Amino acid sequence: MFEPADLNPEQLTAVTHGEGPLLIVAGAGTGKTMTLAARVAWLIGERRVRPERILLLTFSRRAAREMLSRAERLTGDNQTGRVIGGTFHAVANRLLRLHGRPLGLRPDFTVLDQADGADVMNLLREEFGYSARERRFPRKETLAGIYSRTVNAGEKLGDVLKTHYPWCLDEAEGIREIFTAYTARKRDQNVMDYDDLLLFWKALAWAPATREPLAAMFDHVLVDEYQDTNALQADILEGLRPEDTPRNLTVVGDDAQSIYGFRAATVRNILEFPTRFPGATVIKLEQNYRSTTPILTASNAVISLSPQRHEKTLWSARESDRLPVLRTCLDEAEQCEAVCQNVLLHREEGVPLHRQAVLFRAAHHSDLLEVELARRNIPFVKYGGLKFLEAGHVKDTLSILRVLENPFDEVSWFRVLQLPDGMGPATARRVMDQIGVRRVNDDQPSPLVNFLDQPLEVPRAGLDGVQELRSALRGCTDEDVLLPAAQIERLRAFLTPVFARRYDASAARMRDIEQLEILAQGYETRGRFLSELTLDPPASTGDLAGPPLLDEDWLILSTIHSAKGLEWDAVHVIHAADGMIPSDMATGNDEEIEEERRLLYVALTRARDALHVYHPQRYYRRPKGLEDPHTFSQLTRFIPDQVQSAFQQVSPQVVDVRTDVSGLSGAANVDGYLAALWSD
DNA sequence: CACGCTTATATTTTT
DNA sequence: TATAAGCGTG
Repeated sequence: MFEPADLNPEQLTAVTHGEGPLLIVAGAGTGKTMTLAARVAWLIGERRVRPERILLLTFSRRAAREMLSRAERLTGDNQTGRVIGGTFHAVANRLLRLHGRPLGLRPDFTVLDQADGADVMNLLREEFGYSARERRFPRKETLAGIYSRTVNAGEKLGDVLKTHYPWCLDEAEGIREIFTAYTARKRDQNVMDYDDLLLFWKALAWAPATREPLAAMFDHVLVDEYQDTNALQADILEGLRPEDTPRNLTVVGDDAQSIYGFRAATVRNILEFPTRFPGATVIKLEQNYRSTTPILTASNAVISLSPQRHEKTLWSARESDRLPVLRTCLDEAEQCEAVCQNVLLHREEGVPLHRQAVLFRAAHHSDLLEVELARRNIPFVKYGGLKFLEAGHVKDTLSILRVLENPFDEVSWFRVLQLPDGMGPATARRVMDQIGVRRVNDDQPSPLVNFLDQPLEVPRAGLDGVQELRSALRGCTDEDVLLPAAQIERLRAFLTPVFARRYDASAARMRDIEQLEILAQGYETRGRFLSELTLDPPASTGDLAGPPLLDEDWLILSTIHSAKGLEWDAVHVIHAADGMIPSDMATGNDEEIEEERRLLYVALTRARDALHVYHPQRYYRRPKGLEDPHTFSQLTRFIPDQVQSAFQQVSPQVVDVRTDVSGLSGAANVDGYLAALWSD
């Protein structure tokens, strides 16, 4: 039975809201996750809504799991497992495989991530001859970026170029040509990129033939982190909840925490919700249960300088006399030192490492710290910025699986065929022509079968290698190696010499492939494994290492983006310098700068009891010119003088470095030397 | 035409 | 710090 445990009046109103659209504007730390979980529990427990008729859209799969397990604790039975939950993309993937037929989709499409999409762009870029010209043409990543923004924001290509890519304006014609071909090529190859998943879901939700049955699938739709959805996603929701039905749609969000503008997310979705869904109930959650008053005061001070209106006043009942600390450091090395010291200090106070996090703007900002942590034997797990799937050797392996899964996948063939010794782009293209990878009609023989059985015209240099590739592929088509993990295992024999030839440190790369195999062990089918991997890539180094390899306690390192929705007892925000936050890459216009401000706000509001902000004054740069080996930095512009008073300020002059022996090495560090004798 | 070498370049955040 | 483009060699 549902018990409204510990809900405040506003939360209770939200949880027990009946029919019709509901917007919950929930500030940081106001119990948003709990409220949404309780609402799911209430719908199931009190309203007797069948779980499989509830759609819960979250920002990550991790968030969906977290919310459903909380709901489960509230309902006390295991019904919540049947709730349809996940990211927009993951749900689209599932729906389209089941119901995409009327749109002309085959259920066995493969999913391209952004890098894969860029590779297709690159193929076209070469085909159209844009790679060999006097004038430089946008690179594949840029093309993919332009494409995605155009589609997600639903803007005209010309406008997107003007506002976000002005330096590409001259090439608008070529870009248009490539985009047209890109779309056609994807359809021929039976592949979908991230944007297609949303586009086709929208089509499904609006097409006369499918609209009604699709809307009828769900009694309630709930969306978390609504401030980070884009125009396309809002359209999908509107399609799912047609006007003549009870528009049971609950969205939760906070305009002050919108940090995905670069992905075309727009706060307009929140602001316009009541217009789009007339009669919507709006509830504000303003009591922060997470942070102490001083931390909240500092966070509020930062966001209050935003020229945009965030009409909430967060307050907290958690009094404390501990101010957040603004620590000025001489340089990055001293910052590492200070972070380590503070982390250990908090641990002495009883805050375990995994209740502490170090947050930063860009994944590589923690590089130096990671070295220092390793040196001091402080275990950690890093979230965000993991480029596992983008590493060449992982892509090599996955392309083989993809060719097996979808023999019309051009990019994957192009990659696979260049793996053997003596095979380059030109021969790969010729072989692709020979086996008929380009689809011209619907009942074309499988290029994979052709590759395995037909005699091929390949220069002598590549013959042996191609033969090995053939047997490797054939080895994976046997009946007894249907499981994806088993296929990877078989491929290892083929890949080992390939990697040895192509990469340095090939042993480490082979270990990654073993990790990939372990990852694959959870999946019954290859298709499932491949699509889940692109839609929910490993989020942390920990996901790859697997729990058994970790110590019992570990510190969290995370990009601010990946820290969204999470909280820790002690939070360390590093690199609070202009150029880092805001990132130099994101100071082009006011909109971008404001997003960076909200990013800092998100970082600060992750903290429950202790907050440290670090600002290194000096950065050593790689010799750009030959002269200046270092640059001085300014404290982030988001903490100007009037905000600094919310912090306790610590500067390097206050600490006499000379009395601190921990930084010394060799004979001078007597205590360190002695400590090393006891440990281990 | 592949491959190994040198040089230029751009460098964030994520589904 | 990578990776991508450019160039000479076999």
